[in-house]
Amino acid sequence: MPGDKRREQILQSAVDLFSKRGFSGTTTKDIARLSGVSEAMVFRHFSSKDELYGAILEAKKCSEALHQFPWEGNQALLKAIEERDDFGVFYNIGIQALTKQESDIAFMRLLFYSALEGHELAERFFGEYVLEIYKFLGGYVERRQADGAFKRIDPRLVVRSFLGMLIHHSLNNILWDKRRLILDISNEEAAKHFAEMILSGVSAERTAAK
Amino acid sequence: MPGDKRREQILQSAVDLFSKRGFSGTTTKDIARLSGVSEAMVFRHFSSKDELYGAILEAKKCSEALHQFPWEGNQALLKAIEERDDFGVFYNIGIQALTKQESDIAFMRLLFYSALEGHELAERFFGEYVLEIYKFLGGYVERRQADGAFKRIDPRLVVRSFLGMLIHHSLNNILWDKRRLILDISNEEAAKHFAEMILSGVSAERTAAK
DNA sequence: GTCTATATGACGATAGAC
DNA sequence: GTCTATCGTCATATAGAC
Repeated sequence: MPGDKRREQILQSAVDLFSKRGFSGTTTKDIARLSGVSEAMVFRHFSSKDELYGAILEAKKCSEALHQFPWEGNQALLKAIEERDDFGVFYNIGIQALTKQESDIAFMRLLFYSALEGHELAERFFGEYVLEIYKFLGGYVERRQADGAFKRIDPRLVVRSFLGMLIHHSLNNILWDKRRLILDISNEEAAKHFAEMILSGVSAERTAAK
Repeated sequence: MPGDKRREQILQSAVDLFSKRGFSGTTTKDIARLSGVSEAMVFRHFSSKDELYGAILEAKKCSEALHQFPWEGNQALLKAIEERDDFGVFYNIGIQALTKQESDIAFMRLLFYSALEGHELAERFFGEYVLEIYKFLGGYVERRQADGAFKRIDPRLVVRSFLGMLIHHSLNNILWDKRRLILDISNEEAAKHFAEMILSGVSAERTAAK
């Protein structure tokens, strides 16, 4: 097998295992076995276990996850923002977030491990992704407050509430309630509910959002 | 030092280290050093590292965290429930949760590690604690729906939204935004905001909760 | 109860043959 | 590019002296 392809394969095995068992819970032997090669091959492609972790950060998958913001290439969302369709804005961000999180559980777990273990991924995710979300969505809330459409609540608190619902819901599905014992609903239903909940909390009008 | 006290001391060191670095990221040597004893002492009190983890589950601290529900001994909350003071109910649960989570960061981290690593603590926490919260708070929501005071939304979705805000806020403070770069507010402010947000989302009246 | 010393194996990493 | 064999170190766990 050519070097590039093998390298990719080992990297993928490492992502799988690090996301399942964490960095210190994964051995280079495990990674080699899952890749179907000997341990020596792992160290031929990556000079150390740490470098292997570093390579994951640079890998296509992580870079994408870190830089593909909800609003990029999301026509429905951009349209909603332009038209000041508040429900559309929150609903589309919600759907996008829940779908993404559901489709890449390995990345989510990697992210949580890295936050606990104090690895670089968590820091980068926070600085490059989360902060941007606060800026973007918080900015939208500010604009709607200037329009007189939203109540004058700290926009950051609005964003925190909304992200809280989304992330906690995913976290539940990924970590605790994998078999959906408590609640088994579609991402669409969840996003709809969360968006409505936020809107009735921030809307200046007396009638709650429908 | 007497056996009981030493045992307690080693257990505490283990909690500290497991919560900081996870199970596989912590060595028995680390635990011994932090306890100020030799490694042999650790194995005198606990026959294996696994048993040490098991003992943590049985320890006073974890049992308390697993069985001290927000409504036990919380007069303000019980009074609010009796009086159907909706804001009081959500606000007091919020304060209680945020305060507890802030005061026992080690337990929170242990809980997250255990969820990722698939240890028993996470399962027990979910089955013995989280489910009870859903029953209790969901039950209150149902009662208020019967009163005609709350909209007919799935109570579990209401609870999920509220817990989402609370847990995500704590998680942010513990894991990502330790220096409170995005948002630095008191637990009281946060609980007040989250309670108001939920209430305006579920209230049947046309005027949002103040 | 506490230690030093040590057994046994796992883990990260390398050497060298093919 | 791939392997087997191996090295040094660290980790869990034990033996036995004090």
